[in-house]
Amino acid sequence: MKEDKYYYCGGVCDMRGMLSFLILFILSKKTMHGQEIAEELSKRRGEKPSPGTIYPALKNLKEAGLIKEKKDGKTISYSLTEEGREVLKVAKQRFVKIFMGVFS
Amino acid sequence: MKEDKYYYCGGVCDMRGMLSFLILFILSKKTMHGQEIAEELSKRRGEKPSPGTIYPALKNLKEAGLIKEKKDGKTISYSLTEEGREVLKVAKQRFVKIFMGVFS
DNA sequence: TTAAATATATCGGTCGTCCAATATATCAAC
DNA sequence: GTTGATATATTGGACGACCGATATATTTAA
Repeated sequence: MKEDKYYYCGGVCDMRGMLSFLILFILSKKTMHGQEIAEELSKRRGEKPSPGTIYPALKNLKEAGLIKEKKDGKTISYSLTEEGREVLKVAKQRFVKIFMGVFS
Repeated sequence: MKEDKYYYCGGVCDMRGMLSFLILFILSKKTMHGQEIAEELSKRRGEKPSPGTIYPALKNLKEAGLIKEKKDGKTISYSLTEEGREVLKVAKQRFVKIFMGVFS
């Protein structure tokens, strides 16, 4: 886990980490595997992210201890850890504050 | 102006450009100079962005034709161009779609 | 049992975001 | 007019986000 608990969406003062934040949010609704996440991102953004986008992000989140894997054949199911849930909670509050007024 | 009109918040499929998007949004509410923008960002994010963050972003937005400057002594007032307003409109729609459900 | 499709994964390169440090220009105060 | 505060600006280094290409493993189809 990275030092800063509030790293995602973003750091203390950071616009970086929005993809990780979004993935965390998506996974909080439902356990998914990589391709399902890519599909959900595709619906939201209008274009499917390439493997080179999605898998490194999942790797980082896993190494940060925010998501966990469950392998089943060729697919790997991702879900939030307890820490991931806590981090997401704080990150959402940050997100709303930062983008206040944009979704009006 | 960059090729892709929908570049900010972000590109067609991009989480990069969130800072530029936020600056665009802030400037759409009120003409401000650099330090005022930094102050507003500070309120939202909890920490004041450094000059190395804010000024390159403003430079990019200007070069993209989305904001214009008006120099007055040591301060420079920034405001949206007509194109900036159009781009922001589309970007906001994109933003809401991408982050649907986060601000619930 | 090959072949094709699906899921996961890495690499190289580009760009946006970020800070700390540094630099320059303007303005106010005395 | 020097001093100090304020506003603008650049540089260097780090890292997240992104694609296209490529690679590997597993499953399904033929």
